[in-house]
Amino acid sequence: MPFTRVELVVLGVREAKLQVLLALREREPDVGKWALPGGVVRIDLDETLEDSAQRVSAERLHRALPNLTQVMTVGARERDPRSPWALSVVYASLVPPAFDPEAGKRIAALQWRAISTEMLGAELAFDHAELVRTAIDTLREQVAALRFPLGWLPAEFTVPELMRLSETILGRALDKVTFRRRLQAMALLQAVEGKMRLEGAHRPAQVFRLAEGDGHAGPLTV
Amino acid sequence: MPFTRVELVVLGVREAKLQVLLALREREPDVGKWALPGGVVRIDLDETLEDSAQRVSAERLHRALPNLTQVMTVGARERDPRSPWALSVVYASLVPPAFDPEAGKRIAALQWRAISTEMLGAELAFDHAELVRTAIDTLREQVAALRFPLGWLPAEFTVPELMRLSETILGRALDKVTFRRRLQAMALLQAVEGKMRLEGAHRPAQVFRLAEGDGHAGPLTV
DNA sequence: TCAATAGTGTCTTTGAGACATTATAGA
DNA sequence: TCTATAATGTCTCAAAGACACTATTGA
Repeated sequence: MPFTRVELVVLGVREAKLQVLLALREREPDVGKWALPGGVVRIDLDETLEDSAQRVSAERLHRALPNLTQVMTVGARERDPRSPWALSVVYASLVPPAFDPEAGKRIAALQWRAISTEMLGAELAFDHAELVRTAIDTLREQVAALRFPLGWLPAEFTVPELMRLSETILGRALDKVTFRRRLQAMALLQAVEGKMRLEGAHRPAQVFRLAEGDGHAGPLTV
Repeated sequence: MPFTRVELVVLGVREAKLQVLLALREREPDVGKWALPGGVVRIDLDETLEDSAQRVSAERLHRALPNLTQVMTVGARERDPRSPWALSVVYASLVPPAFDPEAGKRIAALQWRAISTEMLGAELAFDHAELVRTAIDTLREQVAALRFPLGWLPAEFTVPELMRLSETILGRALDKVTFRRRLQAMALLQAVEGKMRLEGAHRPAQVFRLAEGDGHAGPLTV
């Protein structure tokens, strides 16, 4: 049976940029290189694969991850020097701004790093650059379709806040009329009556929360 | 390390219905039940996960699968009675009408079965109904976006043929003007000059092949 | 000429983008 | 009053759907 791991692509928006959480490797192989936090699937400890991802997150980051999304699974000979044949299930999570993990087991340091072509070019250990790329594609598809990763959203937020976050993730400007129209059409939001948010010398914004029944369309039935 | 398998969701259009290829189990557990063909990942034989899927297909079906698409990975305790903890990577493939596999190793019989809510309800072994459902959702997304699984398409075909297949897969009628307009916009097809296909007492259809450069848009760059 | 399907023309509807306008706060 | 951002009105444009019409075959 292959050496089986989960790898975590923890994404967040910091300083108005989409960033990924990287771990400085403390052990061979690739000591001193930056890699995704990850760990081995423990069939004695984990009930499900997603539990593996959460346990690994607890060990490495001392945090639970909201809204885990399975991105892909890679498996091949000589992917990872620790084993002749390694399989990794990749999970992504978009975490809120306040998410500040502590470096845990086997990790010399943690660092948020802005996504860029150069950063993904050649710096990361193993095949992790490719995993990050795919995770971002998956996240962008979700955000473009207004299927926001729940659990990432704070309980209460304003439309401009949601739009700025979307713009950062998608890497392009959005039109506010269109954005509001689409939100309206999906009946995704519910205004918190009478509650406004002030953020400067200008008109305050209406505060919303997710609508009951979550508004997310289910998959097609057969 | 978990007991690691690949499961194959082989889909085809037969008798104008979307069907899935099921295998009658010859061994415990679930003898006599229908299940997806699948097999164990062999790190001594397989270079990559996709190679595992092709080897399993060769062993079980005596056929190679075109256009393998990874659908999802499931892993949990007590998913599969053969092992305390089982992980399965699910691959889907849409095969051409002429694809007629032979029952191979560990398989008493193979059968094409039309997709239906009842069929997916309770008949299949293990958690395979859920895997089929997800594979179909993935396939439908591809076809709805006109990202046809290549390799499934015969070298030459007509627009009405392509549209009928799409309708069968999506389970709904399509508008032919819209369908042609979208194909045109994607520059997906190339007419085979002067070649027509006759299929009855009516106007013959223009024969097409896939355009050079395949027309499929690449993923976003970071 | 008729039936059947391939292929096109075109009107309507819908959703997205662009851009102007109004609303509401603090300075 | 001025500036900044929230929120809305509305024009335009593009894609999709609806439906009629023409084209081409065999019977």
